[in-house]
Amino acid sequence: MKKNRPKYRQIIDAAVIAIAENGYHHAQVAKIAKHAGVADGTIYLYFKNKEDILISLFQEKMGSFVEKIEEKIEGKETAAEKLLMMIETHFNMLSEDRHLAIVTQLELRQSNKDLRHKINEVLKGYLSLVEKILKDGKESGEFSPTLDIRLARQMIFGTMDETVTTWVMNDQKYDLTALAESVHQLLLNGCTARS
Amino acid sequence: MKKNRPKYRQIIDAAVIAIAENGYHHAQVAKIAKHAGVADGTIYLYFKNKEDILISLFQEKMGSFVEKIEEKIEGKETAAEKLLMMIETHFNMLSEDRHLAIVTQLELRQSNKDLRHKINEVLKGYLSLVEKILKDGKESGEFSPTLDIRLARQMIFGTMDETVTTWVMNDQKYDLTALAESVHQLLLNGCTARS
Amino acid sequence: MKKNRPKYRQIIDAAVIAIAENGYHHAQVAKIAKHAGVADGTIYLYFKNKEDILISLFQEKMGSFVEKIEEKIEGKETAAEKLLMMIETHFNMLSEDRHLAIVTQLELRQSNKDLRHKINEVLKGYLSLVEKILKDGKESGEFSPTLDIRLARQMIFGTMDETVTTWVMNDQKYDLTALAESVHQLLLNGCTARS
Amino acid sequence: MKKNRPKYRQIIDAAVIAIAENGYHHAQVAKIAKHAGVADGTIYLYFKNKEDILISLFQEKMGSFVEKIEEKIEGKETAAEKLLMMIETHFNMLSEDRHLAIVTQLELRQSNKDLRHKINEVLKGYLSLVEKILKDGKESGEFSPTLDIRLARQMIFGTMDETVTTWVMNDQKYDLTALAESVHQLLLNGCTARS
DNA sequence: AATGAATGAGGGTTCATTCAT
DNA sequence: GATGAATGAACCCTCATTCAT
Repeated sequence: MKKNRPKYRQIIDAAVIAIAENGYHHAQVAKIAKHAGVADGTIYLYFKNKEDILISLFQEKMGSFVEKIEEKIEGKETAAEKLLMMIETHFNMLSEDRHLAIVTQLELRQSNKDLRHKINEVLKGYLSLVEKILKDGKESGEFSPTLDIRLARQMIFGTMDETVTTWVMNDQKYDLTALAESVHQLLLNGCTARS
Repeated sequence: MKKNRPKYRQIIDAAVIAIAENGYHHAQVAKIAKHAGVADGTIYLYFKNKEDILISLFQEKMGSFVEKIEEKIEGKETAAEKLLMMIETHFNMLSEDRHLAIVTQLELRQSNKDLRHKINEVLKGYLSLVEKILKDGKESGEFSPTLDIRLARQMIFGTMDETVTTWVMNDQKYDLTALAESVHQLLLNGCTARS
Repeated sequence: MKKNRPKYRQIIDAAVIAIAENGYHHAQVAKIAKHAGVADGTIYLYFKNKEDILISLFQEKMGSFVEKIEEKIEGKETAAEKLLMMIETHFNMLSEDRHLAIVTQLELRQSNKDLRHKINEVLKGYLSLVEKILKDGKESGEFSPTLDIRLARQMIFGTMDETVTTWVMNDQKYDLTALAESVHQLLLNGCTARS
Repeated sequence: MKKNRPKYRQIIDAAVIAIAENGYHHAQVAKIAKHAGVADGTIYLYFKNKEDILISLFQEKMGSFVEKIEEKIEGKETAAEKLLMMIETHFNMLSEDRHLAIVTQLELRQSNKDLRHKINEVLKGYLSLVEKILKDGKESGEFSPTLDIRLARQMIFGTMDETVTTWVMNDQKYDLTALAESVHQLLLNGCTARS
């Protein structure tokens, strides 16, 4: 299996750095190859084409993203706690990998529609996770029984995304993780049933 | 003034269509010119370069966007009503111009970082409007006195954006405007003070 | 006659300045028109095309060049004196019109082969003048009876040209006219019969 | 080293032919590539851009030019003999490469001022060679002790250049090398001390 | 498996010239 | 005669991908 050979990850990590440093459109395959310490042609032994690098990049990174979050929220009792943990973990992981944050929030969005549809496929795993939390909260009575799961998911995801993007566009110069609790409060308010 | 001559708008409208149909990266200047019914060179009598078309496009469309919303919410009393009207108008305007929706939600985001920073400048007008509503609501007591205006604005904007993008990615096959009220309710919940 | 209307010369003088300031390839017709204070289209009422401006420019300037030199050498007795006067006048006229010097020595040579052939046609008047002096000197016994008129003309013209070009390439920062006498002495040596 | 790979010279030789045949401004990179039997993009593996081809062309050709002349005059005793050998070799080498003659005398002069300044840098090697001969001749007493080296160099260079250019403009239809001796006599006269 | 030299398609922009007013 | 808005042909260079070694 190609994915288990060391060069596979080398190339993906090189791609993250190359894109973060040069921008999506200036991250030529040659530059990625140089960063990875392999020849240009070697890239094509591991990936079908350039797009495939990006999709794989997203899959790998988002995969571990979701796994990590799932781990973290496992022990939590309430939906509210799970939501908080998700937001905190999400913010925290991107805070700790500046390059990845730039790539996911800014650069990868410059890809064309096709690629973005594929990226969305990958995102579905994350979205399901969010919807799972919402469903749990609804069932437990924490959230409003009339809560529209899809809309709420869009609110949660859209808010987190906008918050992270704003932070990246401001050159990551403030503490993103510190915002987690406030964002959580806002979103919780949105989902909670009124007395 | 160039902006008042008919070809200026012709070209911008042609750009919207060309980008929506072909995607940002395949909307060649030649295609835009053909759509506008002018020669390639004519484009450069009205715009400095291709990027300038896109920035102008965004300014023109977003400008009338904000104006329209301002008009609409003028008569409204409460912040909640203003918020609802804003969401409805936002959703409605994009519903009525399918091409523009594709361009703003998908294609224009493929532009490079520089262009996106310029687009963000234009967006600030809209963001101010949102913050104005939030401030009003806070002062009138409708919203929580501890509401973080910036975070709330990111929630509102992020949620609307995510909702519209999801709709566009689903080929605009359901009624976006119909979602306005539910989205409003969610966001209002998020902002409102608890008893 | 077009050549007698004021705009004809206006445009030619504008061309000299535009070319000297911007270089041959950046002296667009539009720039020449602006310098001349006329509309782009007006140029084409006086000249067939851009090349025609340049040929006419050369004809006008070189014409008065040759006339002036002819006047100056008329009173001179010996071929040597005529040669000196020619060199002095040549150097002096280009010293006094910095723009024209740049245009004739550097910029106009960037024209294509066709244009240069036409320019050469114009130059023939000057070359005849040189050959006339040489013939006179040969007949009077000042110059060697075996002197090859054509080669001697090429030496004289080539030397003057190289001297002026070197001066222009050095930003005209020394006194060109002061070199006339030394150049004259060199060339005279070349042409004079040995005892 | 790129300069030693065969395609480097292939491309330069192709450029000489393409420029001689089509003129400087119509010698598109595509045409040069076709002549060289390589793909357009290959050009850019060996040269930074089109201008770089031209500068390299001049350097290569002028370099071997100067080397050849240096070799040839090495054995010569007197400055007069060296001068003759230089003129003969200069005329002969351009006679034997019709394309190169067209390119150096006509086409390359159409380049812009920047390129011409770079070409002049390359020419300095040749000019030094001429000045060396002049200095030797002055010291040995062959040339006038009052000879202005720079002016004499301009005469020699200007005369040779004008002679070759006239020959090229006349479609190389007479024997250039046959003129060497007469030109030499003229120039020698110019430099020699009078009794 | 790995290399890296070679490929060649594709597009933004300039500017001489025209022509309706 | 004069205008100047409009035209559209022409070209350098980049970079993802291939394939002989």
